[in-house]
Amino acid sequence: MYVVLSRSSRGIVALRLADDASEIAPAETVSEADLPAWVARLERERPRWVWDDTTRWYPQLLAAGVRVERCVDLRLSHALLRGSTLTATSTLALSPVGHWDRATPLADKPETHGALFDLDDDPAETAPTDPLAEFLLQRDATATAAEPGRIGLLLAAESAGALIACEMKSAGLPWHADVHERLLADLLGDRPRGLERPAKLEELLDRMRAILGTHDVNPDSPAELLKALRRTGLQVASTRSWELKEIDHPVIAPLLEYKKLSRLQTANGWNWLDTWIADGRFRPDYVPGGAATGRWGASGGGALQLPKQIRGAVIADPGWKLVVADAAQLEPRILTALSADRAMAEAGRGDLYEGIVASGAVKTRAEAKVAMLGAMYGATAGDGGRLMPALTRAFPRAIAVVEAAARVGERGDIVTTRLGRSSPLPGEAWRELQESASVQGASDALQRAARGQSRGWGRFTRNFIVQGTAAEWALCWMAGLRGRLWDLRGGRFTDRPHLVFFLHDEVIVHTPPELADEVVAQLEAAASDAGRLIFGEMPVRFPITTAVVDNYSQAK
DNA sequence: GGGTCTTGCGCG
DNA sequence: AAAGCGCGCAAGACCC
Repeated sequence: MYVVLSRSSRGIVALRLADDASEIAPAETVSEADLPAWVARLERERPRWVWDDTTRWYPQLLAAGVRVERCVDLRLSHALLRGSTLTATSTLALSPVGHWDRATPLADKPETHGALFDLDDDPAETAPTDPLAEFLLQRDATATAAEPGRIGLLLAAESAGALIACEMKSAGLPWHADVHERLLADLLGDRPRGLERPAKLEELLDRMRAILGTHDVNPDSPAELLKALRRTGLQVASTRSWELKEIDHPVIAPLLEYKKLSRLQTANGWNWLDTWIADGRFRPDYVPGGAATGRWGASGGGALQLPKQIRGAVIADPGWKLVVADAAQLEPRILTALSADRAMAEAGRGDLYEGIVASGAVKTRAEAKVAMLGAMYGATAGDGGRLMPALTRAFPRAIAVVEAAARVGERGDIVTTRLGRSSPLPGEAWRELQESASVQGASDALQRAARGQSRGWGRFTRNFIVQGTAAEWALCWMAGLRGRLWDLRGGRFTDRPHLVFFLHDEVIVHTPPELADEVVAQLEAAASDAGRLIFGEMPVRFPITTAVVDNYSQAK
């Protein structure tokens, strides 16, 4: 059963549909206040809730203690179906851009009344905002796809991700502000009063000034710092840390330390604590599908960039544990499965990089890693580029897949992940440059620029198929895990083991300690499920590493 | 004074 | 090991 929800001036309209989308009963109207109880009652029949945007419905349900098993997020699904090459000839994909094509969550838009059949403010918009009409269009697009199972799985996984994103924000990542403050004090010194620097930074700055023999240099200004370094006779093109590391000069050590600590202070210092931690929880907005490749984005507090330095402040509640799990060498394994490269699958029976060494392609594990990253990112120079021929000889099928994806991008075409997420087309400026460089008599400089731009888009599409399919694996892993965790015991959502963090190929589960071993088993089971769901019976393993810990910094 | 671009760096 | 992919954020630079 499906239940399509929409808001109207009279309240919430709920329409029950059978699995073939035929209407079961006339629409019902429910008040906002009654919605959570009404949803909880109907949830026993395990419907799939159909709504315009999960962020507009689910947070208030969670706040009322109501968790749902599954949904269709029409906005996210629409974006996938609109762009996918698997549904390119569908009515949905051929219809004009409209209400369902906005990139940002619909919640960002002020509430309109009579939303069921309302047209958007933009008079050019003719597509209906009616969720039932949109849902039927989406079903049609899926059913008429060449392989409905692929795109269907992707839509289900994306919608499950939308539920998980809301649940993780609702539960929050357990965060000890006092521990965080102690970490800051150890590294930076006491919290400064006004705008002055913390003691440790001031000390480092004094040392740098003494060495440089100047007082008027602002180390936080790259331009000023660059000038000061050049006055001292250092040949540098920028003030990037990796470039400074190559230089032998007494000012470099304190400067690099200053940069590191200054970064901590500005990105995750006291201001960050004041802004983002409340009630012992960090609650960023997770943005499913935030990156073109299908990876999630996040906003508020830089949730996907938590530096290792402060992960010790992520601490399980008293009487609880954190289970930290990550997929080992996920992207190369995804490439193995995408290409059905048996030699690489063989190398991946254990540690993939050791396996590549054992195959004889490269000499060391470090080389294997650089070579694989180079293959997936499109390295042209350095060790990554240098190792490519050997890697290509050992694993021709795998390398052929990424090379083919690069060629597609270089000519401005679209690539598609395993489940059907398609890459965007390059923009107008890209095409204009390609065209202007292809006319008779175009200058060498213009042709070089066009070639560089073309290769750049090729690197994007090369990586897109791997990163995007890895994101699909991660979504399937998490969606399966979510159901498995729910089944581990009864009670409210946050009384059971539950997800509290997700970072591309890594998750954190907050769990009562007596269930930690069971959580580990479910993490592993969900990982093998994900591989089978996406790739079928293929001899590619997706091992995960797990750690049961009290705080995040104890993992890895 | 405010808005946008650039630089640099954190994460995967 | 090298500077190849995807992001978000803060501060300074730059422009009006």
